[in-house]
Amino acid sequence: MSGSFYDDVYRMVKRIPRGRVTTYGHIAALCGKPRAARTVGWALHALPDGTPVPWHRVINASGGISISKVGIPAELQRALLEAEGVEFDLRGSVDLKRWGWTGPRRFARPSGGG
DNA sequence: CGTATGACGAGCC
DNA sequence: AGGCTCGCCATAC
Repeated sequence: MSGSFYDDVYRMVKRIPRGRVTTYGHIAALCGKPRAARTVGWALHALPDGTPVPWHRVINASGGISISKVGIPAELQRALLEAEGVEFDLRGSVDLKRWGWTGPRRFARPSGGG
């Protein structure tokens, strides 16, 4: 099932539905390593350009984008999310309470819908 | 095998 | 309520 932790991450990230986002720590936790949040980002960092992994649906626990430090323009990730219907805050952050994906087996979502 | 790196996370003041 | 520091884990060399 899991060749490497990276594969686990990719598998989980690919499970993120459209129009939703999640955090590195969450992906790590779903993989069994709630403390490997950094490694999750490190795994996504190893993704190529034409990757089938929706890496843009992964953000930090603060609802912000931290890719601007890797060379990737945060605008890109933001644009990709906005293209899916995700809304951003005036600070450029996403409300995990509204767009936060809890997991593949969680259908219960805080009302709100909007 | 050990050192260094890094798209994070939570705690402290 | 916000900024800074340490810890954590896996990968690469």
